[in-house]
Amino acid sequence: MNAKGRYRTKHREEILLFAKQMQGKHLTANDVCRYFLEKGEKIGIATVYRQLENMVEEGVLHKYVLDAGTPACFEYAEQPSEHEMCVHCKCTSCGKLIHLHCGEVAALGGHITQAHGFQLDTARTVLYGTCAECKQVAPIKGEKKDDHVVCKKT
Amino acid sequence: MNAKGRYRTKHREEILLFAKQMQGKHLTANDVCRYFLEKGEKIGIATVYRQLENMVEEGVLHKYVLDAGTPACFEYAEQPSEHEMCVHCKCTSCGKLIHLHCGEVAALGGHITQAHGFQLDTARTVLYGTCAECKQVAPIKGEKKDDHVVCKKT
DNA sequence: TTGCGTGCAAAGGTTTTGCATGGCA
DNA sequence: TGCCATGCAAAACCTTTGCACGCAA
Repeated sequence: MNAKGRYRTKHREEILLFAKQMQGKHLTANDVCRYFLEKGEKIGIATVYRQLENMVEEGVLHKYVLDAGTPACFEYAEQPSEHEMCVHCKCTSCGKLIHLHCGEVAALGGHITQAHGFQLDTARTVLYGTCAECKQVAPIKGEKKDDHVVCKKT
Repeated sequence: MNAKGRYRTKHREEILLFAKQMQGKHLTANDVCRYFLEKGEKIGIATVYRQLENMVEEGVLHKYVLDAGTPACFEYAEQPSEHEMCVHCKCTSCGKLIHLHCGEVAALGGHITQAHGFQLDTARTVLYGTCAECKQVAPIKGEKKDDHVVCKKT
């Protein structure tokens, strides 16, 4: 039993292993279920959600809500150095999720903390915008301002 | 009929008016319904969603998804100057949504665009973290790293 | 033996969709 | 007259919850 009064069960270990394997990528509750199925085992979706929630609470995983109606994304929590924090950028056009290791973001975090009293948690924050590729094939430029091609799950 | 081939209906006008009135605050689909009810009128929830979606597509409103299972927030789209863009900070502890007008954010946007090719859309981005007040009453400091008091809708 | 973990099914909430009707242009 | 907008109900979807049973410690 760990610090949080949690048992060390097979499911827990396997989900954690899977998350570690996928480090740098994000996974949904469904992905976990599929992973178990592909191994010939099976697991209830409720259990998956409960375990994922536990791990988020323990700081082992991070959770991102990208869009309404879209399943939440979980990701193994790396422990980045102060100087190179990890942020996520999501392209609103193609839906791509980009990992960014960028000192400037940490700098912004510092500024916001000092000037505005708000302590930024880069691990939970998703920056929205348009990725390089989508910018090139962007809709008719210089005509209307709403260049955010609304794109649902891809 | 406007540029997008949309009719100018009473509902549309009233929702837009309401959104303008609430400028700087955020509203949900339910808020809109309540607004109509309080005026003695009524409107179908489906209509509200359809209109809100239209307006987001047109760039008139912005949409934020703060948490899974939580209703999406819409907000009248101000047209901020380049130098003073508006970002939202959400406290993961108390759920408060803070508006920030901060040049540093614009600067970060510029950096990310140049260095990483990703064009940040501050209007759609929500920064997560801990607000000044919650930081003071924060859980046991310097013990465990998971100081993100998971707090559901308040 | 105690209490967390699990599975199943059901419920919860938000959002979308189908279809017939109403209203703008 | 042609389309878009609307209302209603039903559906879809992700997620949570209740309960009985299994399993770790």
